[in-house]
Amino acid sequence: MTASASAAAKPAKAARRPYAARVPADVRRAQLHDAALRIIVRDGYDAISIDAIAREAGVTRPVVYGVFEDLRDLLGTLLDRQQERALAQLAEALPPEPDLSDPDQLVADTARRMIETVRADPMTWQPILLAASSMPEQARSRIDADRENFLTQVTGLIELGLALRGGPVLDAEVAAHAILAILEHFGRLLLTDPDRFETERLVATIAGVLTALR
Amino acid sequence: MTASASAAAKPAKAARRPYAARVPADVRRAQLHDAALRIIVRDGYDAISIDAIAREAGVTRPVVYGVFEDLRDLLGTLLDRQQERALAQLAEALPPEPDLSDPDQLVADTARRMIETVRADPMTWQPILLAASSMPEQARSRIDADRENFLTQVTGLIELGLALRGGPVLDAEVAAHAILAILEHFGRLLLTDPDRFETERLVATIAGVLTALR
DNA sequence: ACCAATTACTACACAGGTGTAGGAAACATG
DNA sequence: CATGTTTCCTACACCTGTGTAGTAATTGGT
Repeated sequence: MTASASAAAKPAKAARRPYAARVPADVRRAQLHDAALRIIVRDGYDAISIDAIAREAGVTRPVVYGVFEDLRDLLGTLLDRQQERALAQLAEALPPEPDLSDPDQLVADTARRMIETVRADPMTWQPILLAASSMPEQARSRIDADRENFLTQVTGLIELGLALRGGPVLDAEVAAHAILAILEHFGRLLLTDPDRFETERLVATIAGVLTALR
Repeated sequence: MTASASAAAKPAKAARRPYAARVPADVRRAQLHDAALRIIVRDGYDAISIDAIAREAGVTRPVVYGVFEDLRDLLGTLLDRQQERALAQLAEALPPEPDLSDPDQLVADTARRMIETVRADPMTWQPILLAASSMPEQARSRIDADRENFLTQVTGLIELGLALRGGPVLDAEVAAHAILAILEHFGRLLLTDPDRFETERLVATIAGVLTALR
């Protein structure tokens, strides 16, 4: 009451918000994608809203609507970007020309590269590995499709391995599910508690299981 | 406009809602718990709200507030109930006095009982196995604690198995994580697609992996 | 230094959820 | 059948998020 100056009625006038830096549309898109990803990683899928993203990026909602249709559009395009990144990283971790002469070494090396991949870019992998039912349907179906695809590849590799050793003493499809479950679980461990297990402990276990299955 | 009767202004008068059956408080609590569980199973954790639960149970919100503090209270007590059920079922599936003379058989039998357990009561297991980050913090931490506990038991069993076979050629803790990951993943498979894999295929794979690790 | 185009902000109407006060119906009991 | 108690409903005020119109600031080109 004792405070400031001239104006009679209005309480403080609600000082106009400082303008955020003016930025061309495509840069803004990337910024908003980044903001959304930070929210997902920090607070989970539930916390996403146009409002929250705008706040995180330091702008107002109309700015978001100027660049995206709606939340669905924003998340869809974010998924495109993250899917691309993830698949690229995965492709790099998988061996281009598997050296079948030493399967043990091959498995260990591949596992090691995958673990390092996740460690190196948690922002990309957390929304994929620590997601589940919460995430919007669009995300879930995309990730499921990629997972299914990867699963098929693994099944093929296992069948190949079994063939090299003789008759199929094991159910390749189920085994592939098991392997994938272990990989994903280890990925989650890396994300929630990176220091708990050293890479080599995880690698050794994966190698052990696969050796046993051969 | 051409329609009904006497009253001049009011459009249809919004006929009073028929009374839901009058029910004592403790029965209502159980009904609302059931309604909440149905919503979680059918639509996921995101879909829960006092409003949705009241609708699902065929009553109005004040009825819910008459019996629970708020959503946190409702979910917390629901968790108590479901946790109790799940742990009881799990205890029943685990062997009371493990017959160590035939470990292969023991593992297979235990795995089979666990699979049947999940098949028999999906309403209980789905919220536990298909949950992840979406669910409210209270739920996550409780389930995590139980999982951790179970993990410790499995680690102990593996160490026991390793000891019986001689030196520890394997990392028991990491192996326990791997086993648990497989179990949970198989549980999810059972819930999302019960007919895809027969029980014995899953049992055989689990037995195979564990045999290999022995 | 000005002007026009671009970009950001304020303010609004609307939708859906929370939590509560107060009235209305059903039920038990005499 | 009258009455008190329990249980349920309606109606409201409030909060948070959506999407849009209209206005104001910034900036690049001349």
